[in-house]
Amino acid sequence: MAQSAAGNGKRIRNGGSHSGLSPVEVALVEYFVSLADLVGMPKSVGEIYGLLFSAEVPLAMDEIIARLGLSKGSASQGLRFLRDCQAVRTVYRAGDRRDFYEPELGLRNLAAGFLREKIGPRLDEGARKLARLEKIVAGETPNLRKIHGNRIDRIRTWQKTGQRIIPFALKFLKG
Amino acid sequence: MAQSAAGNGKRIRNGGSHSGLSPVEVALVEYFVSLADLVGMPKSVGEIYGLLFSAEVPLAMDEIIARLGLSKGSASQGLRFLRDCQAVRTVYRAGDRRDFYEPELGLRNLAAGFLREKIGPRLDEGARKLARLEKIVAGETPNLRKIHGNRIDRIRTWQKTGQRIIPFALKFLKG
DNA sequence: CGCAAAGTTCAAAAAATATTGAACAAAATG
DNA sequence: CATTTTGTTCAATATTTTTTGAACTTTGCG
Repeated sequence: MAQSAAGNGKRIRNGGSHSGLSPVEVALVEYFVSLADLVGMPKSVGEIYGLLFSAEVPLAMDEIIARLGLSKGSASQGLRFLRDCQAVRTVYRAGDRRDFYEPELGLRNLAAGFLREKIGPRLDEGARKLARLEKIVAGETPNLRKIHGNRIDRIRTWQKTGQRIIPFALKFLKG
Repeated sequence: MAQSAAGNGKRIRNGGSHSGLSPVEVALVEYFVSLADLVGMPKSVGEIYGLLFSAEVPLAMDEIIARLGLSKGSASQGLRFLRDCQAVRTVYRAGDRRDFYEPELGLRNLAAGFLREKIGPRLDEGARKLARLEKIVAGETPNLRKIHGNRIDRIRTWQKTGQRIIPFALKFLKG
């Protein structure tokens, strides 16, 4: 079985939730779990990425399930999300039907994927909401229109600044 | 009563959840609710900021409660958070014991407060976790230390980049 | 001081979110 | 093409987060 090839460090085999992980793996998984929480992703996504990050070789889904002790469903969904963000890549192994996963390590690529998948759609939704807002204001009396237009201009300025900052920040990452 | 002075636009008085708000106010509140959600804050915080943003005059907590239909508890906690972030300011009104609130409109200040209150503590926690991780790795055999040290260096690089990007981004906002 | 208005706190309830696992689908194997 | 392995989906469940509201504290006022 391929699993044994992935071993690094001595394992803990206790009744806890991270049984089968070495202390370093536990600490790395914890690190990424708190990072996942920071950016509003489920714990399981952080666990999976953390495990892949600490592994020396690509891992298959069933190995991830076994080592983290999570369900098939969570693993499948978590890996899908990470794939969508290009935070992990699949690696093919001759003579093994399973997909093996390895982590993307470049901060720029990680950030770009996250922005595209998680932030982008929200900004689009915000832009739509703003457009609707402008329509409502346009239908008001000139008096009210003046008052509300002011506030809406403010938001539009924010939106523009935000849009300018994102590609800029991405260029900054890695360089 | 001060409440009537805050009026702008015609009101909707239906059985819905935003009764007492004009269409523009409803749309603005919705906008900020989705923004709040994007940055991982409770809906009520978005509602409160949205209402203050759309109001022409500072509002007191009981007015906010009445117009948004939320509880004292939520209003109190939400306002506290917004105050902590300096996303709202209190304004004093002669002959009225209540605190009146007005929104901060500068994107830079809003972002700075949010980073300080919400992001900063998390980054500190991340730094502590990383330090713990380094300690664990330092206690390993030279062989393992080399393998794991590599991954940890990677995170440290990320952390440094992140720390550099924040003040930079803040300078970018408004200028 | 004693009272009333304003605001806070926090345990319990409600709402939102994540996880599970069994049923399902797809794909390789023999 | 039947079988087995791999992976997905989604309704039910568990967990976490948010909201509520009643009890409490604080503050200003006569």
